[in-house]
Amino acid sequence: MKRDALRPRERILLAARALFYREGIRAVSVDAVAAAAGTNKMTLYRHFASKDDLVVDYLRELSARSDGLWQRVRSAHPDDPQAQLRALLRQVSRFADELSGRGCPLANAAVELAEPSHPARKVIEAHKRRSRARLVRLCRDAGYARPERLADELFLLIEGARVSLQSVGREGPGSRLYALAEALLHEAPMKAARPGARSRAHPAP
Amino acid sequence: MKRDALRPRERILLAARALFYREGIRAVSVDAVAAAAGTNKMTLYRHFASKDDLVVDYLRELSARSDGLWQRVRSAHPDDPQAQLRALLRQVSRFADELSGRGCPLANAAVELAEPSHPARKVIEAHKRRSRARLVRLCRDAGYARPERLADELFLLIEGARVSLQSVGREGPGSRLYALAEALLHEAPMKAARPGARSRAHPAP
DNA sequence: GCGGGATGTTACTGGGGAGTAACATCCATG
DNA sequence: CATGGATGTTACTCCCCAGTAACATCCCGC
Repeated sequence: MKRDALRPRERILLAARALFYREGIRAVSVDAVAAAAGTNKMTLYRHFASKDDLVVDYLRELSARSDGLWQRVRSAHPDDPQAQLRALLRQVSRFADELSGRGCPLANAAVELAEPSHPARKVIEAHKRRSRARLVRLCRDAGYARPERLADELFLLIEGARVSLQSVGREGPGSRLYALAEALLHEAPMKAARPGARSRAHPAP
Repeated sequence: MKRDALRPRERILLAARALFYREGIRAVSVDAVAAAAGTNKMTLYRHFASKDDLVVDYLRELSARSDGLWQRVRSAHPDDPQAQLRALLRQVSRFADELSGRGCPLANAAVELAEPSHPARKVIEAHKRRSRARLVRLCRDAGYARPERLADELFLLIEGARVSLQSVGREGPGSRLYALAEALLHEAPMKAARPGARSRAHPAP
């Protein structure tokens, strides 16, 4: 069933991920994606009804990969939301710093596909909402006094770092994401300590 | 000399600003810009050597408008960097919240024009560097103990808010920019107080 | 009024990209 | 080995877009 270790559909999605991310969605033709996948346009259109369809699947896959990251972080530090939060920030900032500085592919897609009716928008919106909700929950579980506010700060810091890497590059504030986020965590007040919860700076009065 | 209150070049730049911002640069044809400007492609090409040229001028103009905002803020609160900082944040967050939620046009352009050699990249990079440097200076003048760190936090918060408005919309953390930034300012430690400088929370020990 | 520079109009070229049709080929399964 | 579904190949249509050419028109300053 698999001639080339991977079936065309998977190779196409792989190529789309590389090209759409690095060069932008509108800048990459369907032909280019098919060629990079070692196949051709015809086969591509047998698996995806249109370019928009391919884009939607490309974004869905990215969203799923992000889910996987969250899950790995969770299972790497079970019952330790503080460690989960740190690990997550470490991953995100490392990811943001290496991957050719092209920021978040979902956010980039939102910039490129401005039409409100574009099918990709639903995927992007759902993903970002979920990310934020997870962040809030994680901050709450980690025992912070104002989880929504802290989560929003972190969320904007992360989004800002990823987008600003594309304009100011590595020398800009984007590459300092982890240090900045860590400082915020360190200084954020915790909820009134319960037995078993480790207290931190600025304990509630 | 002016038939229509504005000469074609100005009308074209005006139309470009509206269209490129709202729909994206790659999504808008030169024809569409010319038509929206009440003129035609031929006249457009008599004023701009190419679409890339028009894009560069479009971005330059935006950068200049931003300079104007900084200047207005400065002269509205002379010798009061604290007030300048607040006014700036208020302007930016208000701007971010209304203008159709399409974020920062310079940052968007960086997403759309990924090729490192694109002439627009220089304009974008220079603009963002200048913005950050001005923020650092303003934070320093306002008497904060760690101006670079505070400025980077604010910078990423702003960039994050603008980009996230495009994916999560008004209900997301982007619309809370001013409150979040203000809280950061309120809690940031000041430098050792000099006579005349107003002391704030977390004074140096 | 008249000349000339700026602007408008039309039509064109060249190129590329989305999507499709018809046919050839492969290859696993029976 | 035969068959059928998946894949490859080629060539095509349609459309849009960047950029240009040639000519018509306007309108300001003289």
